[in-house]
Order: sequence, then structure tokens, then C-alpha cells
Amino acid sequence: MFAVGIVAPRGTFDIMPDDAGLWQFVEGLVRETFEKCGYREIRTPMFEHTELFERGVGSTTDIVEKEMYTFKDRGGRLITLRPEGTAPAVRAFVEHGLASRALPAKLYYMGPMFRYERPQAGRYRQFHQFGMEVMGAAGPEADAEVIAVPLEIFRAMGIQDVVVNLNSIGCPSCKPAYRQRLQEAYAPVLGRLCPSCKSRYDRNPLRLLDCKSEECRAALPEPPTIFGQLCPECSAHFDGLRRLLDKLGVGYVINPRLVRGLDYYTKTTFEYNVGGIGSQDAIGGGGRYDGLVEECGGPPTPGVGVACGMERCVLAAQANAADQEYQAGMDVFIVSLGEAARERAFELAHGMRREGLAVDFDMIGRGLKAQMRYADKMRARFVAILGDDELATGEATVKDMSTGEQTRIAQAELAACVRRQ
RNA sequence: GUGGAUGUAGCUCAGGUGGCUAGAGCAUCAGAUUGUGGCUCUGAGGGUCGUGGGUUCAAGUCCCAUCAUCCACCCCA
Repeated sequence: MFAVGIVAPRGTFDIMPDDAGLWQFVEGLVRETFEKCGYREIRTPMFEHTELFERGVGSTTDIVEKEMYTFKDRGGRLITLRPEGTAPAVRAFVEHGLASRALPAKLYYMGPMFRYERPQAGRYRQFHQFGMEVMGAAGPEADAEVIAVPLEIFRAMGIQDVVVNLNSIGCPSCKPAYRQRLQEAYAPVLGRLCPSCKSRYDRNPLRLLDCKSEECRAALPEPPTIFGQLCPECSAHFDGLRRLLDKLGVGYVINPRLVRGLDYYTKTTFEYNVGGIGSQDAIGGGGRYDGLVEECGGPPTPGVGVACGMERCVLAAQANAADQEYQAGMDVFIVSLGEAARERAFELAHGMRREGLAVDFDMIGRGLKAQMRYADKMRARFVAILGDDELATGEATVKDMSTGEQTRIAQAELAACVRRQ
């Protein structure tokens, strides 16, 4: 710890070299999978005008009400560290006129998000998400793809037993009637609801559904579901989505209480849950947002997307799979004895690196044994020893660290010799 | 924002009812092996006992406060 006691801020953490290999593995998997499916990366700023999230995510959401990192910059602009990836992606889609280029636009992103919450297992103030967005595709094929592709990534990571929760929350033509029906159903028991649900009753009645408090569940154990009230279009969309998921063999649970905390969703909402990572068991979620592009100043454009929490995925992968080694190791470590040999080692190492090999050498003039130990810890496949003898003849002693076999070869042959094995 | 638990070495943790220079394992470094890693043995370095105050002849230990971490609630990734 630092003398002045400075540590990483609350809710943040360092990914240290021992863990970075695993993260690189996950990141590579995400990229590879998305690109294989025809998605292209978009990188948006880490902060945006606060207004984007207030309008896009919705002013009654927990994110906007109490979780945003918002501040005034030196120019007096109101700025917010991005709490999620969809609103910025939509903003960029509109700003750069992607709507008038080839549709659908299939985008993916990966990077840090920020929410001011009390940290706990699987929850941080700076966390990482990967996600995908399809804009300009109204049919259920887009929803089905957006649900299926992350499952592919989970599977490749070794995450088992992912439960897909699925729901539809309707569209502007059928949602209002359902909202009203919910309010009517809850009206008689309003006095028995928890304080936050009392305010939800007026502001965002759908959120009454996903309150987990005992009192609210007891007040109305079986609230009316939307399924009888979906308009023909939403109903057909939902059926179509289910058919496609069945075709892919993707299992799911219909959960009429799955509302999700973002206001922009229409029709499809879904969430992935796993066990064994603490009480925050959602590793990803998403849904359709057919009005969002227009809301952000673009032409009417349907959209659907998903976002997954990378640290929760990593936790789930570690809970399932045994510890795996993701560190690369290196091809050759050059051991040098004496100053002249060290200079030669430096020269040889850089030359071999130019030939594409992973090579390191001793920089601090330690003894032979210490250098050997270090080479072993760095998991070098070969060690090349340079001492006075080798220096005199222009050779090196090459040791295969897995077998212990040793040979002397010309220094000029080193790279070729290593590459052969 | 609310509740609970926990803060002793880089890491994981011991230290009944207060009492000598605060310990172990792992890790690091070195030696055993004067030019050879892993295994073994030996040794060394490394500690404001989270911080501040209080009680006491005496506090890592008891009391209060504070900060931090973890877990849970809310909600979400």
C-alpha cells in the first residue's frame, strides 16, 4: 500500500497480470464470435451529455434517478459517464447517418460502464460490458439472433446452465391499455405496497411487476399478465420469436414479471441468469427498442440489442470450469554471465524478437541460478546460456526446459533452432 | 440510501479470560550446487496490528468513533 494510503476507488478494481490473460481470452472470444456473425465494432466515448441518458434510458429508471456519475465540466456542460451502451450507440447511429446506409446496421461494443451503486459480489461502480445492437430490422429474426449469439459466447467460455428469461411488454399501441389494467388491479391494494412501489404506481406501473418485496408480492400475488392484451402485431412477433428459438434449440422460461429497468424497451425483453455467482445472478439482458432511434432524433427505425456483464461472465466461468492457465509464456530466455555476455544477450534478444519470437533476457545482472529460476517462472520453453566459453566461440548453450536436454549451437542458428521445435 | 460481518507481512490466516523482541504457510531473495530451473533442506528481508481517541501500570486483545473492504437489501450487468 502507498504511504499516503491511496487505493483504487470504491467499486473499482485492478486487473493484474495474472488475471489479464483470462480477460484477453474473453475479449478475443467476444470479438471473434460477433465478427463471425457479421457484426462490426463501434467505439463511442466513455462520457456523453447527461441529456442523452435522461431521454434515452428514461427519467424514471433507477439508473437515471440514482446511479449516474454526473458532473459539470470546466465549460459548464453537464456530462455523465456512460451507464450503458445502447443509448450512445443509437446516438452515434443517428449522428453519422447510418440509417441511410446499408441496413440493418449490426454493431457490437465492449468496454467499461459506470454506475454509482453500493458494490457487492458481481457489482462494481466501473464494470465492463460487451453488447450488440441490430438497427433497422423489425422482425423476430433479429430478436432471436440477439438472444442466441451471447449464448454462443457463454458456451465457449464454459459457462453452464444459463437460464433465458423471456417476456414481451408490448408496444405503444397495446402497452397503455395494459398499464391501465395494472393500475386498476393494484388500486385496491395500493396502501399495502412498499414505498418505492407506491411511487411506481403513477410513474411507471410496469415496474410494480418486478418488485421482489414480500409485502408487494403478498398484496397482489397474481397480477394480470400482458399476454391477453398484446396487439396482433406484438402477439405475432412474440410467437415468431418463440418459434425461431425453438428451431435453434434455445430453451427459455416465459417470465411475465420480467420488465427490466430501462424505459426504452418495446415488445421483447429478456435476461440471462446463472447460479453460483452470488445474488446478482443476471449475466446479461436486453430487448427491443423500436422507438429509441426516433427519440434520439433519427428516422423511425426498429432496434434490438443485448448487453452482458464481463465480470459476471468471468465469475460464472470460474465457478464452472477448473482453473485454466491463460498466460502465454515465452519461447526463449537468454541467460547471460558477465557484462559482455549481457550486452550480447540484449542484442540477440532484440534480433530474435524481430523474427517474431517471444524472447526475454536478464536486465539486472543476476547469477546463473537466479536467471534459470526466473526463466522457469516465466515459463520459457528454451533457455540460451551465454558465458565466456560461448562468447569466445560465437555459440550458445541451448536447454530445452521440458526435457532438460542441452546442446551447443551457433548463436546465428538460435532462432531457427527454436522455431523448429 | 439501509442492514450484517470483517480489518494483523505481498497473499491466506493464527494470536483463550489484556502481560517480554507479534507468529505460521505460501510468495520474494539468498545459500546448500565456485556455469544450470522445477523437488528438498537451510537462512534472510518484509509488520504505522486500518485510522483516531479512551480505559489501564500495561492494549493486536477491552470501549467509543471513524474509514475501508466484503456480503446482503433495493435494482441491475
